[in-house]
Amino acid sequence: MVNAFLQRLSQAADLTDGELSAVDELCRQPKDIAAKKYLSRDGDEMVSFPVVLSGWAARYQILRDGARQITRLLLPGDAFYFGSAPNGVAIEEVITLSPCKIVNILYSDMRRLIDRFPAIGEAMRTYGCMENAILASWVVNVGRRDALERMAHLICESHYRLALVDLDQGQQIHFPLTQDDLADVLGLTPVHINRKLQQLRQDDLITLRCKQLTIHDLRALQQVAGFDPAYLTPRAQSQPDQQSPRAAAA
Amino acid sequence: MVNAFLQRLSQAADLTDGELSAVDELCRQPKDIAAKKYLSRDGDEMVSFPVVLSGWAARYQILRDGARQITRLLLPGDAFYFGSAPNGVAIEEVITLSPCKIVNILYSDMRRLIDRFPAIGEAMRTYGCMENAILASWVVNVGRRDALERMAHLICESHYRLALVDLDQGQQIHFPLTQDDLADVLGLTPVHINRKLQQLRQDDLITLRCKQLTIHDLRALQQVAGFDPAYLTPRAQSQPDQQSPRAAAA
DNA sequence: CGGAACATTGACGATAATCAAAGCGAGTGG
DNA sequence: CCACTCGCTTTGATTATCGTCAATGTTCCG
Repeated sequence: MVNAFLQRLSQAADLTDGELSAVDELCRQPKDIAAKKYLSRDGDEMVSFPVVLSGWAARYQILRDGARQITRLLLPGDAFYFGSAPNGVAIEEVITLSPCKIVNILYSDMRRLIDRFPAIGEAMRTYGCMENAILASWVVNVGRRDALERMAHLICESHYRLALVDLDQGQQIHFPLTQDDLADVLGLTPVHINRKLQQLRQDDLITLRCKQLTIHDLRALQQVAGFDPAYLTPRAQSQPDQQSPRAAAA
Repeated sequence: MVNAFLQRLSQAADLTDGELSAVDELCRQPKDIAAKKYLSRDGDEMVSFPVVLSGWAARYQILRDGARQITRLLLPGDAFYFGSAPNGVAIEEVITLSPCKIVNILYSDMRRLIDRFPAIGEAMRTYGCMENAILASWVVNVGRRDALERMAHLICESHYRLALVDLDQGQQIHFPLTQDDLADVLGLTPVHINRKLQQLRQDDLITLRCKQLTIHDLRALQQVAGFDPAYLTPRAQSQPDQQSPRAAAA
């Protein structure tokens, strides 16, 4: 599981238990703005390397006019080191979308680990690639799909990512996003989200109530979304024939 | 310059000149689809690690209906390892937008280099962070800005990135994107691009002719775009006061 | 009970897409 | 040297997706 940075990390933690300082586990309430704590820095050594253990969080940016765009969903197993603020100036903030457990590791410790175990460095690079792939797919989603397709695609992606990390919960997943959150993920307005959600419901593709999302017809949903999980699948599979249908028109 | 992966790489190449096999330098014509060559793989060892030396290229995806979305602009100094196709199945393709020089390095060689010089591994991670930051900013751009702001923002970003790597060419840069390309970067239609370009011209912000882009009033353009270069600036600057104005509304 | 956050509905408006045609410039070939 | 084509740009008219505004409903919680 490339995705499960968590796994690799906990392995590492097992190996060098006494060595990881500041592995404080936090339980945070929804809508808690965690950015200040996790992305601040006082001197290089204090840069921390947080990993989500459970719950959903998100990175976002706020524009001048107050508009918000969520740039990344942080699901269990996801790491969010200062990725988007290389100089420590946090353009992006982090917010929890459900109660979260977050492990916090000093980046200096990470670096020591990497020196000791090159495989961890490799894992970090690979994980970074997957983040890239997801971000690129979001650009495609927001740039070239209409509202219904976007929603469907996000649901497929979330479902798939959760299945990669968690035990497979079948077609029912915890989906804590409000319609406002969805709007800010997909670059739409809450009102429009509402209408398109209804459409998905009417077409009997999903049920979404009380933050529980049930996918009734995964294949149909993927069809609507034009979803191809290739960008999420861990590498080194190398099944040359199994590529899902992907049109390459001019 | 974190951005200039090129620099670090050429340093490395200097250090271990005889060691880098397959450093073939290629000159490619515009609209050349380079993906097949660079992103294919036959066994893990053949994965290559291309770096753009000069010219512009782009990564993109094609949707079912034939729509294209460009997910990344590859400017001089940019590396595009198989970042978005961890399993070798290329969802994304690469196309050159102007004549390009591209260096091609075997990933196995990179790995050897990293083992020898941990700083290179660190540089790769940092570089990956910057790619992430750019992708996130594209999500914001396409998700929450209108057409005019998007155009302005893309121009500011390109200008800034080029200034980081190349010598500062002042306010005139080579800008090889056609209006169709721009449309596929910004998630709009070519017709709309055309109209908004005219607006930028009428407002005396830019001139764009014969693939030469001149920025007449950079500050005004950044104002239109809501552009804040913080996400592009190399880290470890740590100027606590110099953060450009950034509104954090609720 | 009252309030807050979230969901839903309707009417209207605006930004951007679509369709279609014409202009322009550069390179090609007769 | 001049048609001719091809890729790119420009323009106009029309459509529609999505946004805006505003109000009402609902659920949950103190």
